[in-house]
Amino acid sequence: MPELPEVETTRRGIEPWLVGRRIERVLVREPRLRWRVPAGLAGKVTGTRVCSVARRAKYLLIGTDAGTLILHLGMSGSLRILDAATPPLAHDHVDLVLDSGRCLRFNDPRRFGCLLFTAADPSRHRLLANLAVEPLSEAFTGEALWRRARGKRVAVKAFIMDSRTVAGVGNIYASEALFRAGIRPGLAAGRVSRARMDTLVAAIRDVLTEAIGVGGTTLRDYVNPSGMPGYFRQRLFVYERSGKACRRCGTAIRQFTQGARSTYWCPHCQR
DNA sequence: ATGGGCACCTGGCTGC
DNA sequence: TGCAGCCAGGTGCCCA
Repeated sequence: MPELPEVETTRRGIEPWLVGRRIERVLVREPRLRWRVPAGLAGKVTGTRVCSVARRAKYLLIGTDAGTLILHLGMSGSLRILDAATPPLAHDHVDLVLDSGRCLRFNDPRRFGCLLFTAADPSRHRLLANLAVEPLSEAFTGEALWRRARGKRVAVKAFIMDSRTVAGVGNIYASEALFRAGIRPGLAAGRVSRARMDTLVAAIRDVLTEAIGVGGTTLRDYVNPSGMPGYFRQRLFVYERSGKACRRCGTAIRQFTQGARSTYWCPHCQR
């Protein structure tokens, strides 16, 4: 489900509804997410005011007077802004009830998401401390990527999906960026030339930026906080297009499995 | 250190 | 129609 563009779209959607509001109540209907929602979390943030809504990789960081809520949408999570009285549906696990009468509602059928709290600097939290650079930051460069790839035999697709390489590139956008860069996904990372790493960095940045611009990709169930889908699916060149004609050259798109994830690519456009 | 594979969980789709 | 099997946007962790 949500990759970086969908998380960023979610962040932008919830931010104006949250910042400056007081959290009146935290309603945990189902604490069994990827990690159990801490029993003390509600007590720590109830009565505090939200001062920021940030994103690091695919984590959303809701900053309050008392500390930071760390929220991940996993594979199937989504956040909605609703009237606090709206009856919950299946998999509506947590509500943050605001003093505006609205609530932030976290729905996650597969429960791969999480909701944690830290009173300390969130960048030091164990889930965030080892994340590499943001792909949309200046620090993400072809030079740095190339240097890190030296001697690595791991496939370049797995390499760019590794959060120690660059943070927040998921399965859809890894395939799409490699298509745009003309790089075969199974190529060993260490064999990608210095110049092609520049192309790859630009492709990752472009594909993420474009996807954010149209609200992300909805494949099945992703919706933004207003309940609307993202429209990047129409712009996918390879993802879930196995057997279809490449939109650039007409060759049939191929699919193979890499580390239990489907990879899509064009054997003519990508070398 | 590196690379590969699994687990966590539900739901939707396919094919028999 | 029923049901088993497979697949899905993430990622931390374990193992060789």
